[in-house]
Amino acid sequence: MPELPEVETTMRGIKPHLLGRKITQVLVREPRLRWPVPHNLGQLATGQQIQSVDRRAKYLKIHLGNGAIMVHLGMSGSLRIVDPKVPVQKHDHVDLNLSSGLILRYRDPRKFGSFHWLDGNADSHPLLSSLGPEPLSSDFTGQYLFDTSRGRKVAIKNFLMNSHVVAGVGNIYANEALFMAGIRPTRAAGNVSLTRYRRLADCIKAVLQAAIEKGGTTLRDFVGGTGEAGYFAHALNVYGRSGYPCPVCGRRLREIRIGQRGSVFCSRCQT
DNA sequence: ACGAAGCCCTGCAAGC
DNA sequence: TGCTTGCAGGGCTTCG
Repeated sequence: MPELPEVETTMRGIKPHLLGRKITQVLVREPRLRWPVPHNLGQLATGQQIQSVDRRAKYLKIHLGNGAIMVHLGMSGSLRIVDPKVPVQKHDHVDLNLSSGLILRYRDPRKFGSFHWLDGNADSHPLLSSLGPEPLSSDFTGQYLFDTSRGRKVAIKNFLMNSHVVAGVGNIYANEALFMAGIRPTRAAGNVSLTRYRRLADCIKAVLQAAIEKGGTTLRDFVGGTGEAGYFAHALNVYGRSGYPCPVCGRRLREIRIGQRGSVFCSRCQT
């Protein structure tokens, strides 16, 4: 499940293969993703040179001369640079052929991902315009979380996973950051002190940054190979570890459902 | 404005 | 062994 670190790592991995190349052909085998792939994507993108590649939340943006292609990986999507000799497999929904002769290939078994076309003013797109700050940016602070959360009764874990509050913090890293900060995921967002929010903001940044650094090694092979993304499972303290001992105090980690998402925490360390 | 539930989809695991 | 069922999950959309 690509979380922000995987998207960032994907972006860094494919970027050198994209910059300065032209898109020579767009092949959409399956347009029925989370939203339909724009029918005129090929018409818009073919012949255009790639100017830059960046990320906003978990959206990857490929900027062309006349607009940008925006991709979301959903929870099972991947983008890989492949040689044309690599056979197309099931769930390979979109190919962007590049002037280098290589292909940027999108695969997504569960089709939760999406392709969008952004015209000139990219950030005015409705999916981008209402996003909260990037968690790794200086705009994202404990003070910001404190101010934004006043009067909110929602569980802090859901609060963190709300993209209007902060962009791109998914289930895994919400669990991990709350554990690291010692905050129980069910606690009302409006009932967390500024001191604890400062610590939480630091923990979110730390856990994302660490995963990006690990992702740099786990996901290094973007050309050929299997391209399988590691889930950084070895680095996780609580996610997927329900029933196992807390790495800090040894008590059995508990799992509950918050907002239909699995939430794992230590009932001793997290208050 | 806020919060909770619904929905899209497939692979995998568990149950019969 | 082979089927059926349930579940997971990002995050936008809809409903209350």
